[in-house]
Amino acid sequence: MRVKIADVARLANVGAGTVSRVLNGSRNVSPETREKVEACIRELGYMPNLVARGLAANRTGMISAIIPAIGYTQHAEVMQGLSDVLHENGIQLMIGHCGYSIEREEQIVTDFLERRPDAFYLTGAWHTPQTRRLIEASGLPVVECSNLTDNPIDSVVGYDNYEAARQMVHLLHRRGHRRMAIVTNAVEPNDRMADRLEGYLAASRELGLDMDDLVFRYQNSFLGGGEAVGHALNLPKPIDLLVCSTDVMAVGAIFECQRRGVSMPDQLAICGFDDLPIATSINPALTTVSVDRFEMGRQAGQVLLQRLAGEAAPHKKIDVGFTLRERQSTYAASTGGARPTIVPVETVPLI
Amino acid sequence: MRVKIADVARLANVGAGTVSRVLNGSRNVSPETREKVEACIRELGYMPNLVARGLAANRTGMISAIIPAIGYTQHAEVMQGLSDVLHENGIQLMIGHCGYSIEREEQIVTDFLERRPDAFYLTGAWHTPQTRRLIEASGLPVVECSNLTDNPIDSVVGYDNYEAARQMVHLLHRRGHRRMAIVTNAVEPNDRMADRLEGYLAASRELGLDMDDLVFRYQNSFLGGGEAVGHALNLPKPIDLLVCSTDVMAVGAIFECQRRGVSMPDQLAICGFDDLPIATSINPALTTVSVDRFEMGRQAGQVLLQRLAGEAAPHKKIDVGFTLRERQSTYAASTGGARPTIVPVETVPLI
DNA sequence: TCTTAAATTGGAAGCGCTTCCATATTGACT
DNA sequence: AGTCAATATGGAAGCGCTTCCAATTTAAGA
Repeated sequence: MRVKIADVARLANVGAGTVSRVLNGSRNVSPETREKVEACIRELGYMPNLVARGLAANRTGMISAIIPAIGYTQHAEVMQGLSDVLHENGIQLMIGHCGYSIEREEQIVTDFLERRPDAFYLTGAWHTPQTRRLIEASGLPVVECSNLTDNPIDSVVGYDNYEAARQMVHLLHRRGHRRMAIVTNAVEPNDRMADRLEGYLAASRELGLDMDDLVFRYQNSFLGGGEAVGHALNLPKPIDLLVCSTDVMAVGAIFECQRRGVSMPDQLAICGFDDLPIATSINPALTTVSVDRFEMGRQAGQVLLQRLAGEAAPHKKIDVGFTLRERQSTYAASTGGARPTIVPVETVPLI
Repeated sequence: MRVKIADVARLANVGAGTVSRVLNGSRNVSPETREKVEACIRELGYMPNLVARGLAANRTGMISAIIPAIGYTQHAEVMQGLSDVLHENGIQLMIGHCGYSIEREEQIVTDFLERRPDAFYLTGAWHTPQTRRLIEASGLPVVECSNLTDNPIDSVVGYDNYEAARQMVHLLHRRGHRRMAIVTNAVEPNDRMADRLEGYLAASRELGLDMDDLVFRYQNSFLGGGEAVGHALNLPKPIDLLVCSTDVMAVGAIFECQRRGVSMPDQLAICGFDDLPIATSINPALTTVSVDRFEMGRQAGQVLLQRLAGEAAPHKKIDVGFTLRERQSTYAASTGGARPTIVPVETVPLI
């Protein structure tokens, strides 16, 4: 807190600039000088002041990230991957949570800009016009973690939610499921959920299933999933598959079926989206869409690091792909429904 | 990014100091001047540079927080509460994750100190000597979120894990459970888990239950909880209650019992610790210890804000208390075990 | 009306660093 | 030896802000 570059410089009998060069690993320092300076740094227990560095160098070594909520597994995992990559490069994360509100996101962007981050990480590709304006005006590198939108601010990392939902419906249709409904979120709309719904509806149309009126909207929570089951069981014409837009709702649905003595997948099959850790533990294990979210975070980090290093590949788009995980909560191929085993299915590969 | 205080000052025809005083709400500015300056700020779209302010004022408006992992619900909830309180006061959080390693924690503290935070939030009260030395030398306010240790660095916010475990055992003993075992974590030891075990063993001794050899160690995960059930069912002398040190393990245990057709709570009762959202949804609903973690975060934030405001009540200790939640995974009073209903139980009140 | 204290204000001096420029030194070729 | 480029180095000039001090203005008493 007290010893500064000037003190080190004085002790080492060199100029402040030289100490700075040693600290920043500049090539233009003789080995002897470097060693001498490093010894003095150790002797004095010098600790750089990154605030001062940030001001002088116009580079803070901080990256702003905005996610819906800190406690949501999906986003937390991405943050962990992102943070790991950045940490290795001496960069810290500044995390804000906007609770799925793009107005709140705008506020956070405004606040964060005052702290002069070197880059931005945003969740989703839906923002207020002002958010987009602010960020574009700042000229900072940005990565949006989302669908692979065609109109990104800068770069996007993500996977195709639409296609994942679409493929899931096709797969389960091949497995014998015929009449299905989807549960999507009633509040906090966002682009990823919207795309999942679109993909589902597209598949439904392709298969001629006529399920347009079977879109349930409940809160994205265990409770919401449970309520959807209640609704589903009261339908005049029963369904045999409930497609949940998130694993959280799917888990809630499974619990509700257990409570009501509904057998899965025979009486009602259930699938989810996200492949949370619980999806493999629950009974029956949950058929769902799996994405490597740590990897998403790491990729996002890599993109930002490249951007910061000046490699300006405009509009980079990174597809981390997804995998359909077929488990016991839906019929699997060739088992007639009893204790189905996992069957390998097609995957959208990395581009 | 470009307009600075000097520009505002020039336009408003005042000194830079005056603009600064307006920005920081100093009392010594005439209303007319203030208004004029504010108009110019708006006109130019001036946005303060908090990096420069941090350097000049020796106050960054950032607080460092270190938690085991971003994605663990317990800690994420605390962060959310903390972040909310700080945000209202224009303070940002700098979050690092140490993965339960105090060596890694030390590294993060070292890194964070270079960014000159105004305060620290630490998880737990177990740190390396060097961590403690560094933080004490920095003279910054600290709050540890943990047990209510008697030897805090500065302030502590938390609840009594020992007492919670102890009371849980006493309660379940009154409900008729006699032979029990505890599952605790095999890796990543930490003070809170240790205290829970201690409390459990203390109660066991008080009740003369002789359960010292029934301490299982498994990974703190769904899988670990499941394995513990496997172990428990193979005991020569069967147990009737499995006390899990975390809800995650308890949920894993419940799933495993479902898979094995073990009826709960009749054949095996299960209780947990943390009261995660899933505890109320799962079948049977999980008896557990509940703590308001958002509130813990908010309290931690309040303490830090007070400290920053200069109110130096040394060694503040804040007990947020806990509540035993009795649910269907254990016998409840007066029901003989069948579909027990929730019974109000004693709570350790806020101090 | 004259003092004196309080309220305002301008402006300079940093905060601790990076970076540019000028200078000094070295070494490789002629 | 002499030349020129490459390599090292010191040091000053900021980066954009806060804050202190001195100066000025205003208000309040006497």
